[in-house]
Amino acid sequence: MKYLKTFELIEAVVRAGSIRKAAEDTNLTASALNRRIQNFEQEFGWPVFERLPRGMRLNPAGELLMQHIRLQRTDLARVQSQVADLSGVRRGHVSIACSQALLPYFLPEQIAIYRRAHPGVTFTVNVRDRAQAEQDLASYSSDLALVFEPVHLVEFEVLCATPQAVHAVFRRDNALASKSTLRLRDCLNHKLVVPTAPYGVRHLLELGATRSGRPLTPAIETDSFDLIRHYVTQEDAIGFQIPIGLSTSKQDTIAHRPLSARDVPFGRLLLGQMKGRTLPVASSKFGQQLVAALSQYTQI
Amino acid sequence: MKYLKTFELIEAVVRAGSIRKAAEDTNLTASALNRRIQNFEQEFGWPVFERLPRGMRLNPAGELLMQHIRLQRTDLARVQSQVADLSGVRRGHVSIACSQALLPYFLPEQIAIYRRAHPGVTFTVNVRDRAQAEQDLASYSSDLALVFEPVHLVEFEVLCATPQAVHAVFRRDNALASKSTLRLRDCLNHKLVVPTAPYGVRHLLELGATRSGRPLTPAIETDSFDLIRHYVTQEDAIGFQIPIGLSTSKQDTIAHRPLSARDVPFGRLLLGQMKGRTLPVASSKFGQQLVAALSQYTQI
DNA sequence: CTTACCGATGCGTTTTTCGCAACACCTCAA
DNA sequence: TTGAGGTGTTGCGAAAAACGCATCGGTAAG
Repeated sequence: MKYLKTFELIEAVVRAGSIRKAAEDTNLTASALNRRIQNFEQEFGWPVFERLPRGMRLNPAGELLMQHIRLQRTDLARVQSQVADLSGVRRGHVSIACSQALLPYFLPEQIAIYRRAHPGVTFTVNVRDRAQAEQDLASYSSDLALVFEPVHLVEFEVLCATPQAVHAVFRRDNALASKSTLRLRDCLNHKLVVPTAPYGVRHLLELGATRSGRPLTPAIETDSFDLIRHYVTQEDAIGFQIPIGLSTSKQDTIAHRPLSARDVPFGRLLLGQMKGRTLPVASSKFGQQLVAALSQYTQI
Repeated sequence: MKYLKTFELIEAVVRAGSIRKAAEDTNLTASALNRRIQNFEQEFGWPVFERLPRGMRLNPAGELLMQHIRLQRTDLARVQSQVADLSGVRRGHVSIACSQALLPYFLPEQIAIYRRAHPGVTFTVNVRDRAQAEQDLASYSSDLALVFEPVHLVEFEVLCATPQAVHAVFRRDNALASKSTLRLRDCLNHKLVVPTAPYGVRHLLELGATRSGRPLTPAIETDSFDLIRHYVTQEDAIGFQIPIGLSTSKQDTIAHRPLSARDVPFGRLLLGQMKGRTLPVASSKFGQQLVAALSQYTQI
């Protein structure tokens, strides 16, 4: 889009930090770029950059302007997406920020289903913790976020909330596999592989441990859910994870069983978007598909 | 703003209905204007107008584009307003759609108060009925709406709701002036001057009349609140209006008394904005002032 | 059929933008 | 203190984009 070339140039200057560097990135001369910035500032009414000896930096007015630029661009994408939709061709792009737990099974399957129906739609999947995911929504760099609760941002509009019990994960030959539901006290005697503090599963486990009066003493802490799943095949340990990130296959070498709700409360898996924003058609439709899939998926 | 000149041209074509007419309005040649439209459509990816033998008309894609254009423009205004605010100069523009009742006393006073503090802020006041006011908000042609309930649009975000009893209006020498509160039956024997059907006051009166089992037989129906106020000075009749549109001066030639809530229910005066929209600073601040003024004004 | 109005297009002209070079300024290090 | 390397800024000629004029093809009403 040529008419918002000026905005792209401003963004390039913000990224590069100086006009001369941005000029190289944009295949322009520093003088031409400089003049466009100056002309824009005059039209806009106020300077947007502060001139430092080492380059350019946004001033407060520029920060406000950047919000406008991002909104303007995403809204244009929404319009083009809607137009593409009403002309019959479902094209577009979906960007989603999500927790690790969705990566192994849930999201790949859902994306594949969607793309079988609409091959023209492309996807961006960003692994983010909850705070980052919310920030992604606020800056319009992701359309949807799928994270474990709680969320803090008031701008987060919940599209769907699926209860998820914390599951214990262990080798199939472990004695615990004989039970259908586990008590927390059954697990605390084993070697434990748990997520690090920022994660919701860890938070729920700590809650349960405190309630039972016994401390949680993990053998391994990690921020990789993948490592949790795989480590229990190496040593006879117990990991913890939510079921949506676990295989339902009986043939698997690892088994998982839910922890009793009497010990560890349920968490909720939240699908959300930026409050009040109208999503592009592809993102909106994919969100609806996720809501449908998740409501079927109330697996506890 | 030069970089959105293309949008202005598109709007001009929409208004004029043909390129040649729009070319005159915009001081351009038909050929130049035509080429700009064609270039934009190519960049946008789809045609925006349908070419008719008698001119141009927006196609569905164009309608969607117009939403984007309006949003983009108002959001830019918001940013400029916020920038003006943080640079100390409170400038900007407030556009408000409101009911007739606010025109004689309330709004002039409130606007004058605001402009004494911020002379750089200009105002647009549009008289609208409720449906039109809601449409104004939705199309971003007004920032605020101040109307008598009920509202229907889900996009209407209520900032403030002030209860308002229906008041009877009559000449000061009328016998009814001796009472502090009137019953509906006291009024129905007189000649009545009432608003036409779309107005909230009429609706409340009809409710009360139906409840009392006596029909409402107006001598004069009008959509002008001004005429109601002035007519009762000519003939010994009773008009009806909400108190915010009436003078509180005791010297006035007309008097007004509230109808008992047992007969005619209260209505609510609603201050609202488009849901989820961040208003320009001036409009936001003026809205806050109105909320403060209205909450003091709970006059029944 | 004539007339009037519409959008589209080829072409020469005008306006805008760009690239080059030079300038003024600041920072850091020798 | 001085020079090297970085920055934004500006004058001027060249390149590119936008424009105006004249004209064409097509539809609709008188």
